[in-house]
Amino acid sequence: MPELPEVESFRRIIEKTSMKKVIHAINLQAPNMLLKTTSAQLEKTLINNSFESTSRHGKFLFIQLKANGSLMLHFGLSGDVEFKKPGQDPPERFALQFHFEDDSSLFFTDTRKMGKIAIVEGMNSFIEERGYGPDVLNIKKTEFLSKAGGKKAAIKTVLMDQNVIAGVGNEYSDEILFETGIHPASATAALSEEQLTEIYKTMVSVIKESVKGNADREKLSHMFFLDNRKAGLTCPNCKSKTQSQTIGGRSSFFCKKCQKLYK
DNA sequence: TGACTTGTTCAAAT
DNA sequence: GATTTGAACAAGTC
Repeated sequence: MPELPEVESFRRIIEKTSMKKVIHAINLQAPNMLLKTTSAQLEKTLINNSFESTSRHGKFLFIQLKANGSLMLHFGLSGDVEFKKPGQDPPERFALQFHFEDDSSLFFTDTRKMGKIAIVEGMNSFIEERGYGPDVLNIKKTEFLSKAGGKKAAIKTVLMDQNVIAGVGNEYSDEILFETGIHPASATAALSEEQLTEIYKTMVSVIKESVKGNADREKLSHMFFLDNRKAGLTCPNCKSKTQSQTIGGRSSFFCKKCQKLYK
């Protein structure tokens, strides 16, 4: 799933392949993914325009355009980015194609079509308007403690709440809590400041390492719960079986023996 | 065949 | 009123 590290790797692909080229045409195959933008507006804004710079906040990617604001992309559950040189076959299915002056193309693919596309004024105003919390890679310890501490909800739910911190999703939240040794269903308010600090540190290091490894799952295979999302697996620490439970409406995996439940 | 999965939003409940 | 929980969304997998 595209969580922060995946979105960051998409940003790098775009940065490396698609900047400052005039967009000759676009091909929108999934108009229902548009957010407060019409397909006519999208076309009018993008054609003859170009990508000036990229930025990211949590799981949201922004491409500042040479003129008329920024393009916002959200990858939903199955979004991806593919760049094709002139002559290379396009992907079988895609949501949006940017066709550049040199005949290369950038594709935004999304089989489940739950991503979002919009023309926005800029990243900062978009984030502020929607009230998203600071990006995982920018949040300070004190800010995390004051925003998360004292909440009644499960710690996993709080970590995934984009209004608290932007960028952590279901998969990374399980990994962070496994490495911290805290049960995902623990009430946040029941955790001490030391425990929240530990979660904060682990969260930052797990996300940083994944970003560094370009979200490449092979390089991150030592992160036990990232790829092994199943119950009944053998915990690498205590050799007991992993458990699953629905927390905050999302399936969670954990080791009951290594991760203590605080209520 | 149909239950399940995912992130986000919005509505309902506490 | 503020906070928390849950359904809905799309479409593919098992």
